[in-house]
Amino acid sequence: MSFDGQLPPKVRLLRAAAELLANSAGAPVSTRQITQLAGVTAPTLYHHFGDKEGLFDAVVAAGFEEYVAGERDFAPSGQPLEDIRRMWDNHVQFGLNQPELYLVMFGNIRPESRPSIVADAEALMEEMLNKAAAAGQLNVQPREAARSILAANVGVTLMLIAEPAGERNLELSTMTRDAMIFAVSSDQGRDAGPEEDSGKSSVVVAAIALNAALQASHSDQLSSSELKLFLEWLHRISNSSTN
Amino acid sequence: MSFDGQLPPKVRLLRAAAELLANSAGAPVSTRQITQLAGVTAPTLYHHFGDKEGLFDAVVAAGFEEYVAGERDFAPSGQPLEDIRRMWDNHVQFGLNQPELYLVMFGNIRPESRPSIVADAEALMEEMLNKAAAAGQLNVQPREAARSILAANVGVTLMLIAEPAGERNLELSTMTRDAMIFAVSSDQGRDAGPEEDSGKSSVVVAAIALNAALQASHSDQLSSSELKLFLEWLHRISNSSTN
DNA sequence: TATCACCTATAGCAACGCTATATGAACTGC
DNA sequence: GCAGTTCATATAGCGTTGCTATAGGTGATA
Repeated sequence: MSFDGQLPPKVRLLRAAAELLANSAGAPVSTRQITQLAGVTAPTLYHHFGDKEGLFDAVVAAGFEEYVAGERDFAPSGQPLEDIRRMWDNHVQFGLNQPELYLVMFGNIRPESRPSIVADAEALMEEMLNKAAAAGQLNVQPREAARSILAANVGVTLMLIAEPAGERNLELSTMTRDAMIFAVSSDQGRDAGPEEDSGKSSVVVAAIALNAALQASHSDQLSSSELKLFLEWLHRISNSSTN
Repeated sequence: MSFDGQLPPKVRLLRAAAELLANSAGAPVSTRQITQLAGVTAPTLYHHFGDKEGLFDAVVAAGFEEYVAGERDFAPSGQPLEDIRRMWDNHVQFGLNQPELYLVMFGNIRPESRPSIVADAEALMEEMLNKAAAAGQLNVQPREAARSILAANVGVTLMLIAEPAGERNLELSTMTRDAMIFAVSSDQGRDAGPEEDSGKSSVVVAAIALNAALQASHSDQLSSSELKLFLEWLHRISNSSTN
């Protein structure tokens, strides 16, 4: 269970720290735990990494390398926006696979501590967005789009990490992802028509709107008998004058 | 500089911890610092809060109260989506004003530590989105929209906190904010992307609106058993295009 | 006055991050 | 082969941390 193998102490320290950090569930990891698992004594740690934070920075840097490798791993599909989706999904998956590392990387960033990781991650996404921009698929600057998408990506990942592993609903991710990509892409048609605002209650307005929409759509979510009764109730609500 | 006033020790401890945490710049805050500033000794802290984390939890809880108060402070404008924008901006401003507190609240959430803060914040936004849904301005379920918007809101705020205070570009916030709101609102064009079929049909939008309106109005046009079945069908229609 | 619950202080433990100092191993120049 | 130098690791211990066993002080009630 320990790294007493033939690897150099520096590597053993890195692996021991990474393993303990990954299984710590947020509890602090002591240098004594790390050095014991690595099979070395305290001064070795300080010789190679300066101090505890230096070691943890090295762990984070290694984790980020892995992150970057994952983001570059897939072949371009020829559809830049589709590649952005895969980058997003890779990002979320990385966070869910290594939550503790991810929390250190993106959940605890202060202006004085690690701005480079964010900048590098932004550059990674901007690079991909440049292709979309070149294809005329972007309606904002790639840099701004990258920052915006990455921010949403981080927020979603943190929210999913915060949820118990059992009830994580990845639809939050896909929904937010598509919302962000849709918002920055240029192939959207905006026709914001004025809403009719009568004096009737919102229930009645909504019921009328649903009624009209249902009649025209031939939805097959309800059986014909269900639909008949549903429409009757809808009619009752639509014609009510209360509220 | 110290809280040696007439306030009870419990309050003095809370204020001392909050102040030290706010100015710590991420460095750990020791119980000795806190008790010294509060003018008490160690056992007093442990008598009132159990342990250090208990005290910090209390500080976070107080901070969250302040957050909620800020989110409720403004009068409804009558335009729900505009109110969502103000909630978003309040959230960002809260994070930038108290970055250390914010990082503890939203940057470090683990499944075992503080899920309730996220749930409460989601409920706060969902409440506001229900009004938008009732007005027919939403094309997704309010709960899903709230989770998605809040996730992006948190991500943006963390990114801004990570930047040096001088070069914080709030355009990242407004851009992401409007992108998210635009994506969940119904007054948009069609065609969400290469793989998605065109946006939600008007049936779904109307059904979501009616659902939200019914929940808020206590209409008595249907009996309770009728209403139950009606809502079930409505739910089926509302979710018909979500895979 | 006596009692009792509550609150706070004295003093100190084990564990923490870290280091002054010393020892060993590996490579130089001769 | 042997001194000199450098790098890497170990011994032992410093000051500080979170926390607590124990006891003392306080005000309300009887």
